[in-house]
Amino acid sequence: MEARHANEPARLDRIETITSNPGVGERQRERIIRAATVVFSRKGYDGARVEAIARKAGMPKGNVLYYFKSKKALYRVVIKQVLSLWLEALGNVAVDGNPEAAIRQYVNRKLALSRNHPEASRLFAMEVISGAPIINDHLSGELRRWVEEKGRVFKKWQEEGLMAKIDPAHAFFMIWAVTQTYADFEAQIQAVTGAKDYDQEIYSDAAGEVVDALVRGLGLKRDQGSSLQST
Amino acid sequence: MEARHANEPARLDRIETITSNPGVGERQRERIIRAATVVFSRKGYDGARVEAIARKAGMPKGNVLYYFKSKKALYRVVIKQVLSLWLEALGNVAVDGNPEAAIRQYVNRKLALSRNHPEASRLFAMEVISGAPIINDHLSGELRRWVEEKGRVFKKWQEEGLMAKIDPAHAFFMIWAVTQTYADFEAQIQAVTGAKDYDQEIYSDAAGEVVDALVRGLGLKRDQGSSLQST
DNA sequence: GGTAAAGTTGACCATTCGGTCAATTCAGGT
DNA sequence: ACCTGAATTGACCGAATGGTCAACTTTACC
Repeated sequence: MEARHANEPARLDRIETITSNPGVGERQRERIIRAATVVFSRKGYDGARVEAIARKAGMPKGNVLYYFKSKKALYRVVIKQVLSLWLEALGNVAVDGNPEAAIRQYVNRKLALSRNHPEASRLFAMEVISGAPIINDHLSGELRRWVEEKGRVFKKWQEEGLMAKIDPAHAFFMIWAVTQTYADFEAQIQAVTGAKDYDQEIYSDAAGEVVDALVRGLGLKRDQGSSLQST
Repeated sequence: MEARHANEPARLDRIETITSNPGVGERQRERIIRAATVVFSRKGYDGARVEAIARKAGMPKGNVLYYFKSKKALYRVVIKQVLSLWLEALGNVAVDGNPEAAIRQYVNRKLALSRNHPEASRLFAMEVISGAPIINDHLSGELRRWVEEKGRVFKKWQEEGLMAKIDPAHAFFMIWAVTQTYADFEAQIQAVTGAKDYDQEIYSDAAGEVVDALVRGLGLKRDQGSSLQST
């Protein structure tokens, strides 16, 4: 009657101290978050029903609201998790290597993210299309600074003639748009191509030709001065 | 008491015969559709409230349901209108001219569509992200055939060395992704760039550099044999 | 200006929603 | 075996939702 609605799972400290076993509560929490990600990504916040999330998680509605004190609290947790996925991928653009390899790596990583976490991508898209009511601060804060920082690298590349003269921010918008379209617009791409195994057919094509097209479009060239970089 | 809930406005035939005045009913219908497009595009079908649509249209809820017999019926009308916008822009890709000019024109037209009808773009995106429950048939029918047809032209260009060897369908996915991102992800782009006048600043940048980057990425070249084409 | 249909409105209804709660079961520690 | 708190569950509540309706006002035509 005490740990109810806590943000941390009950008795997590003790459990984590003694054993790495996830514990009943923590496992349930994760099931709920996974189910909620799917439902929120398809219906948006207002359209999602707590009942639907509970059903997908295989438990009664009351149980969902035992672990999360409200629908909104659950949404915040879910979207925070999605955001950290985004940032993870953003993390290292290897700015020290040659531009072409660096961006190629970044695009491939972003594409892999869409492939492995399509619901996360769709949820993010839903949020932004809805006007980003929850994550606006994050976008105009952390993300903006990140783009400015990486943008300076782009500028340098451009001055050295290693990259086409294009506003760095827009270069990112292009990359994000193209890579995320394979997750967000899956239904459309599936319908148009008639692919039998979406994951297999579509992403292998995209990883090849589309990444090339992006690199070409951004006019990226190899820096003859350097060799390879880590990660 | 007879014309209620008809799909056509009451007495439209007579009105249109005698005068070109839109008529009270028809004008109201359009106001509702415009308001509904905005609300649906932000909240999705399930998340949208009839009450919210009515408020935005400046009339009581009862009046909305006087013109459209249900929320679903209204949604179908709205999305049908959005679809015809899409198809209009798709309409003429000038296949007879030189590839570079043809695609440049198409991309610019698509970009203008995002600029002039961002809510329509977002509504379309919402539908697709939600799994395209309503427009799936259309995507796997009409749109698929359109892509196949234009794809043959791309193939020919590629054989003539006028376009990079890239699956034509994916070329379209790239173009759509990049052009629509400026409408769909407006909140993100606004936050990251901090643009004061989104429409002005963003689209003029995008129209220049990004269209160039797309054309370059698709490896499009001028066909030295032909000159200009219509529309 | 009379009339009949089109259009408007707020009250109303049944259902569904997010959220609460008391009762019960389960798991671990002693 | 017993106890304690975590976890589970379905019943329940008030608010909100999509949709209906009857009364009323406006409009167009004779």
